[in-house]
Amino acid sequence: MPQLLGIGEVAARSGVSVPAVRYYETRGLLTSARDGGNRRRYPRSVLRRLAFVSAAQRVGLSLEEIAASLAELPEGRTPTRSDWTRLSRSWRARVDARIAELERLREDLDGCIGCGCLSLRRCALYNAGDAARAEGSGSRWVREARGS
Amino acid sequence: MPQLLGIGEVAARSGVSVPAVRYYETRGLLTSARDGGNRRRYPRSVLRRLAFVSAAQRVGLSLEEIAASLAELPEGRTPTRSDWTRLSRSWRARVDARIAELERLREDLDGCIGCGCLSLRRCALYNAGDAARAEGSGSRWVREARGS
DNA sequence: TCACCAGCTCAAGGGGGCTTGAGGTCAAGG
DNA sequence: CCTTGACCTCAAGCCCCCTTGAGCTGGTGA
Repeated sequence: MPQLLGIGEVAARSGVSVPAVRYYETRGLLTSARDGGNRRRYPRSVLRRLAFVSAAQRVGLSLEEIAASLAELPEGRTPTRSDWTRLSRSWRARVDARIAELERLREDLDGCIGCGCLSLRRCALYNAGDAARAEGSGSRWVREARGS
Repeated sequence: MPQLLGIGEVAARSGVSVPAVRYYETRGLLTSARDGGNRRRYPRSVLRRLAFVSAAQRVGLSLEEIAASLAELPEGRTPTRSDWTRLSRSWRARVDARIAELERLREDLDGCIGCGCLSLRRCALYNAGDAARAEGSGSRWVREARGS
């Protein structure tokens, strides 16, 4: 007996609002069974899915990307250890990438402090943003940022 | 002779669109002088401001927060080294915080891989999101995330 | 029996961050 | 002189991510 949850309880426990939970369903992040009175019933694993969604948003992923990621989990059965392991690992890579990006940014910022930003030609932060000049150079994180 | 830039050149060099530059002005992130024909004229330092804006957005700050941050820079004169140093340092703290947050997340994720997420009671990611249970416990990054 | 409250659906609204479009103004070049 | 192109000012529209509201249903307890 899997002990199904109502949407209210799901919302309370996940910290996601009731309408948001329904919205996620329309966006394909979640599915639900219905009881006799047409009310949504969720297995406890939905809490894990929602925790995953919230965390992924925090990392900057769109709901669509998150949905794609979650689509790798089986809807029909309870995810196994290896299901989650695969997902967690792939996601960890994204977290790592994001951290690396921020660290690069931090380095630029340090360089910026160092140069005092008085010399335009030497300022990493400035040059990173100067598309007309940085074309073909090494520092182009701003453009990459806009593309992703 | 500061060699002023037109909005088109500013846009091309900063990688920010022309309307976006104007929009930033309405949001108080930028100011501009006008020439005889009422066209905006920018000092070169606007490129630094825009690079800063793009970078700050990347870190997840809203335009309002960025505006508040930039408000500490002098509008009238060219920012001095210490102006930028102060700003960069305060911002670096935010970057550090964001990195720390992601690292915490990564640890949770590692724990999640370790436990295989089969035991709900032991899963860090799950418990972090379970508001009803985590109340008063140590792991509440999800709620903090939503509040900020 | 009846009130209540949790849910349901569908439609509209709202904030953030721009983009797009309409219509008008210079300044320069052929 | 007339076109072209860079700018200008609104105003409206868009995408994302939800929130809010209206109107209806169904199980539950006094």
